[in-house]
Amino acid sequence: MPELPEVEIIRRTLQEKVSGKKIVGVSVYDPSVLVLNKKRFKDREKVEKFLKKHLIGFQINQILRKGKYLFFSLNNQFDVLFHLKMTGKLSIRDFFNETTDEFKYLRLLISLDSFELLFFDKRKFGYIEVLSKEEKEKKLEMLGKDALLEINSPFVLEEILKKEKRALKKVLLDQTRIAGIGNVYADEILYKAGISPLRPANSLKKAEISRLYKAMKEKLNLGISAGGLTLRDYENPLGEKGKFQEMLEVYRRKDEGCKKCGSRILKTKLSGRSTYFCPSCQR
DNA sequence: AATCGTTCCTGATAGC
DNA sequence: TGCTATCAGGAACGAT
Repeated sequence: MPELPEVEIIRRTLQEKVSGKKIVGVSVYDPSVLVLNKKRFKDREKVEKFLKKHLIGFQINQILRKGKYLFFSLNNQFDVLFHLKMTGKLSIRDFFNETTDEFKYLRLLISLDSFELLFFDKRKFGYIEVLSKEEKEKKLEMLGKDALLEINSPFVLEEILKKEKRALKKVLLDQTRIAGIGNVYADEILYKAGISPLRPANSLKKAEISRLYKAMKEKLNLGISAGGLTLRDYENPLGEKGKFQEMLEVYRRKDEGCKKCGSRILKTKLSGRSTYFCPSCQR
């Protein structure tokens, strides 16, 4: 379940390894990997033909991240958008062996002039899109401010929260308001800030917004410096797992003692998502 | 118009 | 031990 820190690590790794490289081949293992006009595909050859036409012979210029979206801009007028959703994984390899277990989940193979870029996905929620500049701009506008890059002061955060009477955690998870935070980081951030996930977003006092801002930056940056969160599947494109899971303070700690006050951590559901919090520290 | 629940998918796990 | 039911969650979409 890559969230902002994991996607950022993937971006940095790929920026270093694949920018400037030329695409020399595309193999489609699962046609539903491609989304075009909001539709997924069934015909493998059709998808392969489409991707070859738009990708082969072009160079990857740079890789941009906004929220959990990755945009690979090519030296034609197109961008290739990747969304990894729950179990998507981008991997680079000098060579690969299709007989190993993980190749059950290979969805797409992009051959570059010096190595391979592979897209695996167990649960097939992830997808790619080929976007014109206009479509790319539309996507970027649809997303809220990036939690790490664009929310760069408590005032920016305040502007977003004061318009929302919904529960704070819902707003943190709403990608059209704040882009990049997922379920795990949301709980960790709220715990660190000492604010209840259920508080109406517009009820926060200035001091609380300031704590929330600080907690958001700290947890996201900690996630990045720890190499990301590997609860199960996440690995960076070099196959390395993260260590942030060892630093979790509330997520998946139901019934354990709060690290600050000793109260029992509660687990509840908030719009269908598991939510962990300390009822005494988070008000 | 804003908000909510459902859906996609499949491996892991809980419970009998 | 082995089976079945439930859970996990990002975000698009339809329903309210």
